[in-house]
Amino acid sequence: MSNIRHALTVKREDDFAKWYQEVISAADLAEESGVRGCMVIKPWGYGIWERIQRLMDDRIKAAGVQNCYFPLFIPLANFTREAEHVEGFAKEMAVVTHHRLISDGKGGLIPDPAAKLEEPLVVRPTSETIIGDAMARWVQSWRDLPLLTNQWANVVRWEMRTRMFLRTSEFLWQEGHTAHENREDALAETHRALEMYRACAEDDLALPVIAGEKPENERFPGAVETWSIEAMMQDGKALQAGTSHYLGTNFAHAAGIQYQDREGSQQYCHTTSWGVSTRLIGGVIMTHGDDDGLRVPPAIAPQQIIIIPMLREAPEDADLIAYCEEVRAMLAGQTALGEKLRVLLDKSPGKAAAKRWDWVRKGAPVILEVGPRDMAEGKVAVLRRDALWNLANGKPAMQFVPREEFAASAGALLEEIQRALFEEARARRDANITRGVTDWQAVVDHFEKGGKYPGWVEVEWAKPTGAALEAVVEKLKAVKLTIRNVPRGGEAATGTCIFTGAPASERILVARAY
RNA sequence: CGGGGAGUAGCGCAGUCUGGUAGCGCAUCUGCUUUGGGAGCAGAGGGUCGCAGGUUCGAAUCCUGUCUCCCCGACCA
Repeated sequence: MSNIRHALTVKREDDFAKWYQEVISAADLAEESGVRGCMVIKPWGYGIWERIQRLMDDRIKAAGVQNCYFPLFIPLANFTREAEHVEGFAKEMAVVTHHRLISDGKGGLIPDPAAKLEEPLVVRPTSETIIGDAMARWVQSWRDLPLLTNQWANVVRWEMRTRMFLRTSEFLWQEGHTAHENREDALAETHRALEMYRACAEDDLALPVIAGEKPENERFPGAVETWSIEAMMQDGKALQAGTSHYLGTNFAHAAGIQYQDREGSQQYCHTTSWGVSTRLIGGVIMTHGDDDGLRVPPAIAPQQIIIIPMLREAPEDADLIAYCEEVRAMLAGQTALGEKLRVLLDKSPGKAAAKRWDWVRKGAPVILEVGPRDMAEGKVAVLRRDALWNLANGKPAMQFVPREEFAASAGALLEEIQRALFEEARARRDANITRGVTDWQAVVDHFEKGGKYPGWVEVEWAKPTGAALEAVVEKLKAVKLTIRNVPRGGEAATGTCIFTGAPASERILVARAY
């Protein structure tokens, strides 16, 4: 076992943070840009994002939500209309104050004092306020509701500490914004979006998640309710992978989103917003990555099957490539997970072995190697990325199978890999949630002495509010813990609050988080 | 934003203390040999030493400023 020569230099168990960074560079997902907190997303990483976009966008549209595009710049005044919202975002906003540069006389450029904007423009950190303006124009009557919009966009939040994909100053996301007649309809939409995220995370990204409501202190600024899906990373930490907010009439009041109801009186809309971002890719890395690099679930892999001919810069190469083209043609008619297979014939120059390891690090689900002998025997050498090693001999677990046989089962193989990645992650997640802890000191001990990756703990609490909640948050913070959410559909509480001793009302998940 | 570390070839690093014209490994290119699984030997190419000032006959090296990254904190829908 220990004689395996892994494709990465850092192992997860040795330095998880360093491992994470090595996966990103070794899998060619993204790189530093030289701009504070911003990354360059490279073709393989962006290809994964495009797959996520495609699958999520299909789900969004299937719910009757229509895509729009709103401005990158938001007038500063928009933010002052909703008190909690501006307080939540004020500290991390990038602001445009000038529209022209002039020479500083020393060969450099400075903002032209004469070109100062009357009203500064904020680079959107989220778009509730400007989409609210549009909603106010678009909604007149109850017949205009529900108004269901979404946009795919970039947003900027000036975070103090950034990490590739997990927290970048600029990131890509989708933000759904909807307006409804009443609380019930808006809450239904909030939960529809949450369920959509759960399904996309689990079925497409193979990320097992727990959907639930955020406690009051973790709510989106300006929201009445915030719901999330939480995923467990391989180091046991939690990652908030998507959020869905019920905003009540807070933003409707701020932007004047009103409609005339069936009785002829003016009513404020109840609105929602929900989003997922490129952070999902960070979740995929930390859930499915291993000591050989990334493992991309087939549903979101830009290429699912890589065919690598063992070229020798000799005349026989042409025959080998022709053979590989035939294999590709045989796969062209196949489907997996409801879509045509995505197959790449990698004819790029270079040694086959080097190319194989590049694709292993990138995490292509299936790698086919085809040499002259395989061709003579009508076979292909199949390497499954999710089961890379033959533990008996420490070598890659290649299987030599007739090409017809492989082609006939390729779709099923990819579906099997998709399922296997999910099941592996789910089993790990379930094994690392500790339940039934009723004593606060036991929780502290669990995280302080419970090993390297303590995972999550489920406890019961009395859902304190105000100052009592603040005290709980401080208590948790002292041991670097956070409340993740109150799992949706969880069992009822039966005991006492672990923090206050009062009769408990809910079960919550407590964990360290990204 | 506070504390610590770092920035030298595509990647990983040495050289900086003690100033004297740029070095190693991997990768790349060429040639030969080899080749059913991450090849060997020989040779070659590639760097305004993060950026901007300053000190000096001379700066990767000393001084000042600044940008970016990493770690720990604070912050974080």
